[in-house]
Amino acid sequence: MGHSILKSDKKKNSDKHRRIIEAALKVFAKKGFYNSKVSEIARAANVADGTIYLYFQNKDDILISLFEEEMGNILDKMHQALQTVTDPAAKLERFADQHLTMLEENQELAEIIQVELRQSSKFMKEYQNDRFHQYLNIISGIIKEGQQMGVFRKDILPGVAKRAFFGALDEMSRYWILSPVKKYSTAVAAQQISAFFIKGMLVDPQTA
Amino acid sequence: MGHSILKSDKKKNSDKHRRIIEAALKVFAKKGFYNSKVSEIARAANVADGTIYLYFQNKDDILISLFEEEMGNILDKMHQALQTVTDPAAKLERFADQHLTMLEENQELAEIIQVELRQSSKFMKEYQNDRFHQYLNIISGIIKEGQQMGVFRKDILPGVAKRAFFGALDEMSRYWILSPVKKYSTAVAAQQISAFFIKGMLVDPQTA
Amino acid sequence: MGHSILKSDKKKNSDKHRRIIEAALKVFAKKGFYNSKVSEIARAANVADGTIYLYFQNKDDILISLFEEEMGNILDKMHQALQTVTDPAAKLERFADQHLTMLEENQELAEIIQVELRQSSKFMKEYQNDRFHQYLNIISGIIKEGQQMGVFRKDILPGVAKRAFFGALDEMSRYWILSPVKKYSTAVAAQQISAFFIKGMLVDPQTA
Amino acid sequence: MGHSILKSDKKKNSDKHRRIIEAALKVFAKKGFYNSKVSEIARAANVADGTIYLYFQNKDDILISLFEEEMGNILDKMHQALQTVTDPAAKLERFADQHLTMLEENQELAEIIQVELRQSSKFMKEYQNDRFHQYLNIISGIIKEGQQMGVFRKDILPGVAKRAFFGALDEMSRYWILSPVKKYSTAVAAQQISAFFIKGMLVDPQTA
DNA sequence: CATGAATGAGCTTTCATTCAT
DNA sequence: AATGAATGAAAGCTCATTCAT
Repeated sequence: MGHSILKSDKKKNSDKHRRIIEAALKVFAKKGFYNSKVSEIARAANVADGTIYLYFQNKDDILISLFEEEMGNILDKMHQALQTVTDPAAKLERFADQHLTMLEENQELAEIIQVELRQSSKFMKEYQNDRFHQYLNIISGIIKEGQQMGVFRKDILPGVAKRAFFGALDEMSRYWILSPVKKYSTAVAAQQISAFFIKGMLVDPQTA
Repeated sequence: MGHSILKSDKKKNSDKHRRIIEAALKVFAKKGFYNSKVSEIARAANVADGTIYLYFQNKDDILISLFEEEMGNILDKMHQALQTVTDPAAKLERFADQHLTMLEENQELAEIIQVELRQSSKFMKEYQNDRFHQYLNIISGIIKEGQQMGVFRKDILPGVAKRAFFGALDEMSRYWILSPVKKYSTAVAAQQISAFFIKGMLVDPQTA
Repeated sequence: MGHSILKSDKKKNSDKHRRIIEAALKVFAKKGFYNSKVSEIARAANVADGTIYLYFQNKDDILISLFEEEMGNILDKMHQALQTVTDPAAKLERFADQHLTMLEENQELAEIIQVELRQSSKFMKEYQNDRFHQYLNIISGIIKEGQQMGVFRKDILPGVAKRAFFGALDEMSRYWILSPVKKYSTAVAAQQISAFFIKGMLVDPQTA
Repeated sequence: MGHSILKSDKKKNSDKHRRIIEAALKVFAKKGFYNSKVSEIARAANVADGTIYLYFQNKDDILISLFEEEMGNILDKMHQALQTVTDPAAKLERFADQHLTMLEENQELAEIIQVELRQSSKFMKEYQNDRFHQYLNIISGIIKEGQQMGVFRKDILPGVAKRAFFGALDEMSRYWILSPVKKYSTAVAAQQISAFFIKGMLVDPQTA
């Protein structure tokens, strides 16, 4: 919190901020945060090493900023994608599909989120990850909505279910990131995973 | 792969190997792999810095060995826990409960597996994680068994379901590792998560 | 030597030169030469970083120019202060009083002269400090005058005495610069120190 | 304060600590603290760069340690030199002679004390220079002794006189450090300077 | 004249690894 | 087998200086 705030005004007059973020995306994804050198990012961004520090406080700040910005985009896109859907079950399936598609289209970002930021104790412990919680809460929102509409069972804990659902998707994407060949299409995986949860949460037919 | 093979014989004559692994467990869990110093591990294990290199090839090898050994234990315990259960649905619930309980009882190990070992693309890409795949395959084994017994639907892809199920549990444990207070008990979370999947995979009553 | 010569004409058309010198005075006094940043001076002077280089060749030149100009002022004031005094002994006491008073009134300048300019072998060796020698020579001038008038002993080496006298005053002012509380007033210290030297240099009464 | 305390035990088994101090003496004297590189000191000491940090906390600590140790030696030698003298006036002359001789024989140390440590605001403000105060207090001790014996006037403030005397000697040595040729011998300068102060402080003959 | 974004050389410090004892 | 002092490559970051605007 508070990272890059003073310096972010500079974004307006220059694309360097963006160039650096995008360079960092590539470099971090390829080598991992700790094995990436600031000078590599600088070279990839076509700026001098020192220029990095005009736009970011330090190496950590590059990663945090990268995450904040990209996660902001992802949140926006997800909200847009869900706008046209009303049925909670359909929303969950849409979420799954959008999530996996998005990560598939942004392999590098997916990798960074997976292995560098979400996993790193350094960042996870020190950095209160609001954007990520907002993302998870989209899921619990859908579930609560479904419960109110009488579609999903009332005994489901949305706080558990949101994590379970996200985790299921996440593990799937981790698999894809790390394995060169995909056995299943994004659509099939999204459909299967959301189906587990939808069926698993539906009000029992006989009870209804 | 190939790590510590020559040197692992030394285990027999000495507890230093074990002392180092256990020291590393504590240190890596607390500080993270890249922020842990070999000398810290040495101090925690009560050996000289150089001694580490009599038992491990390098710092990476400590982490890999740690993971291999601990994962071996986990696999053994899981097999044992499942031995007494026969019903596939019950097995899944047992798996979930055992998984979360185990991680709860080994917070440090849980943290390392979560944030350190999976973290780095370095490790995930270079190191073929057999033990982890064996662990995942326990899940798909149960699912396939359920399908053969006609309990679970045939259209379920075990390769997707195993990851989804593991991911759901994993995200739950990540939450617990990183958050100081737990809102849900291990048992409740295990029950809910397995219930989603069981219900989600069951053969439809009317179809049956 | 040769610093700022071409650029010093600019003084006439602008107060920026003066603003920068005065800003540097504050900044160097507070942080020391090596720990002061050119950008800090620029900010304090309310000019852009680059503007500094329109008026000074480089960071060193700021310090040298500052010293030259301020030392010029000090020389002028000292000559003025001594104009009304004729007796060599009284002149020495006046010198001491004026010296300590001046430094007391210009703490920042005093500090820079003390700790920054004299400090660095870099400056002391490379920069022939004419103004400083002129200042010292005021003292030896008084002593020689006293010797010619038969007031001070002929065996006194003016070259040694000037340094001794200046050093005595200088150490006193160093003490004041570095210690937060003053035990002795400027006047008392000036009187005591000049008394040592006057008594110490006077022609022996019986010999006279 | 507290510098190098933990690490100083290592001195016992190795001359590296001493080698580094002596290398730093040369390098700092030649280039000044801020213009000296740690790697230069390492090279001059014939150790690896990293070895420096086994014996010193950081670059600052090298300078402080150097000063503490050398100043300790100087204090010892001065106490020894004064042991055989009883008359306060003779003691002052002895002090002056010993001081100038010592600095003459240790030009490099003299230069560092003069221009790096005593003058540097960084060190003078942050570092309570006990050894230096002990040194000054040798002078005031002699003066007080002389006052009690009725040799020096009671109105002399020892706190002023010690600084004046030290300052006089110090300025003399600064001159020698910075100027290539010496016009006056150490002995002559010592004699003249101490004579000023002795005569200046003596009880007036007629008053006595 | 004035600006301030950009540069990149250069420095301190760290720490995995080695090897003489 | 065990030690731990020594190594030295490597990297993050700073800041005096420049130059296009």
